[in-house]
Amino acid sequence: MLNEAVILENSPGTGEGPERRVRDRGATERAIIVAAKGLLAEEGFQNFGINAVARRAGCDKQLIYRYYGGLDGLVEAIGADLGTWVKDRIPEDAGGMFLLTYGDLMERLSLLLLDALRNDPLMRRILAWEISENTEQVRRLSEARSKALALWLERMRGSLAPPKGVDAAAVNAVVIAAIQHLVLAAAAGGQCAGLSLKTPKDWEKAATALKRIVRGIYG
Amino acid sequence: MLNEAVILENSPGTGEGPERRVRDRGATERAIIVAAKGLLAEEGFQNFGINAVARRAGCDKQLIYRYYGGLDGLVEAIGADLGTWVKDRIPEDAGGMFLLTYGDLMERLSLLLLDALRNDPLMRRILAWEISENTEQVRRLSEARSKALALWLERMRGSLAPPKGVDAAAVNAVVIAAIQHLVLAAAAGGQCAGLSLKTPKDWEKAATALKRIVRGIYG
DNA sequence: CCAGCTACTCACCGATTGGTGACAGCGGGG
DNA sequence: CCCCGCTGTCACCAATCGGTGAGTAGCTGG
Repeated sequence: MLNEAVILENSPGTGEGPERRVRDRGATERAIIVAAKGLLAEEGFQNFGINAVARRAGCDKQLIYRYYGGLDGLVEAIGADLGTWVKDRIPEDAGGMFLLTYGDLMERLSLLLLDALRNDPLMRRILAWEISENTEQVRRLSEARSKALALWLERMRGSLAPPKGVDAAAVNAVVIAAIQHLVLAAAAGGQCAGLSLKTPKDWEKAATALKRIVRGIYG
Repeated sequence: MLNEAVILENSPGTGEGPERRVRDRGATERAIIVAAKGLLAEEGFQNFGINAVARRAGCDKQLIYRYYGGLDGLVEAIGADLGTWVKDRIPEDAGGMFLLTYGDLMERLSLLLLDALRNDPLMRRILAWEISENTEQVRRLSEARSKALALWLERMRGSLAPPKGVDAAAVNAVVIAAIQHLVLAAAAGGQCAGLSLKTPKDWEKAATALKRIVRGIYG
């Protein structure tokens, strides 16, 4: 899947001559995006640059300048791609659940978000990037990510209203902050504040604590 | 304070000749550490390197190799310095507080940690570094930081025991995760999950939400 | 068949990086 | 006294970075 876009000319049999890329701009553009996302997800933003992306995409960096106007444009294109995140992450049975109370909803949402982030290295890297830098590049990505997240939350929330007397926006932000940091810390070092986060059993404990917290607020 | 360690020879009057650094290894070593910490706190880990530190310290990078054995050793020295963090952060009145319950304690601790991190750019950068990379360098720093944090928590906790029936370690890890992420997100982009975190009023809301969460668990 | 457009590659630029070896100047102990 | 060691400086290295201009290879319409 990674190299699917790196299509080589069918060299006749032995394939002696230097293999060539087909002349297909669309495929090359896709290859670049795939390479950039993969690079960001696997290596992080530390070594994310024009040269590295071009190397991974198997093309010349000049094409990145031509097709995307440089790294900034490429990042923006990745951000646009992030819009599809929502569709992939909404469970099928979302509409058929028994979400009687706002507490039910937030508990379920919290656990879903936890798992979604745990299984999405690209999102994690973007999240870590957001926290570490404040350049224009990352700001664009950040916006796209938070918009995707907000849309996801809204879709999941449906018509359930938060209880009165609680600043749900603030509380939910704190809960989301906790989830994001847990996932990031786990991915980086396998623990957070002394709590090991490696085995499924560890995550079970974290999830239970998270549930308790949500239930402590919303009942 | 920044350049206090950059001491120049008292050039006679007009000071024509090229000013020279005094030959004081201790002072130079201190200047390097100060420069490294300042650089990390102000610029982040992105541009943290031998050349940058040497430039800021106003000395040759060769000295960093000589005195600390390179960046790794320097980072380790910074980690060792982090041990002093605890002493600076324990409020005078810690012993005289009325901490009747574990809930009182955790509420107070949470808010103290929130403020402490908000006012400590170096700690924030290290935290962000931990989350973004997993090199040997950052692992050493991370260990020192988490050790300092654990010691701080222990000192503050005193002899109060957590209530039965709650996995306090997990819950507290989640709460700490939330605090750390809130502070990091605020420092980077001024918001977290749609919640603005710029004005004192914003932080008031966040703190209130945090208190509610802690109280929801520990009563 | 050739002109022209497009997709693509290559070679080069200056700047910066981490890292090393050689050298200069001061100061104290023989 | 001179010499040696310590402190600090400088010059240089290969590698990599982002970025650009020029040139090549293949398809297509006249």
